[in-house]
Amino acid sequence: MSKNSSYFEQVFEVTRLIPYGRVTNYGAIANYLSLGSARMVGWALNKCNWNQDDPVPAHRVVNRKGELSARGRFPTPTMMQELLESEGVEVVDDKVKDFKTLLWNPSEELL
DNA sequence: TCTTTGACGTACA
DNA sequence: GTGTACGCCAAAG
Repeated sequence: MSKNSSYFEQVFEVTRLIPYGRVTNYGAIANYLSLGSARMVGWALNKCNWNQDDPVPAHRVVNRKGELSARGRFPTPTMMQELLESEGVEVVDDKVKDFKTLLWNPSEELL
């Protein structure tokens, strides 16, 4: 968070804090940043692809069901799943396996 | 300025 | 479990 105040800047920072091999959902980030809506998180992350200078592990952010709803926003639809599997996250049918276990809640685990 | 849209979430029938 | 409705707030047209 540092000194940036923009919605997407804050979302970027929290997203970068997601531990390796873990995932989170939009609601958790929205709640942690008090953005008021998970849509703002998605809207902000939509620009993460443009910002290549500051890599954001947006592939670790999924919806509440653990589905890879963002795969369509990546350069290639399979890229998101490949990245997750590359980190040891099992993906089945475009959904994160054991999502509940891998879920990373910033408000609780970040402290 | 108003309307539509969006990587979502919750509530309810 | 499924479908519909609404909230949420900012950007783009």
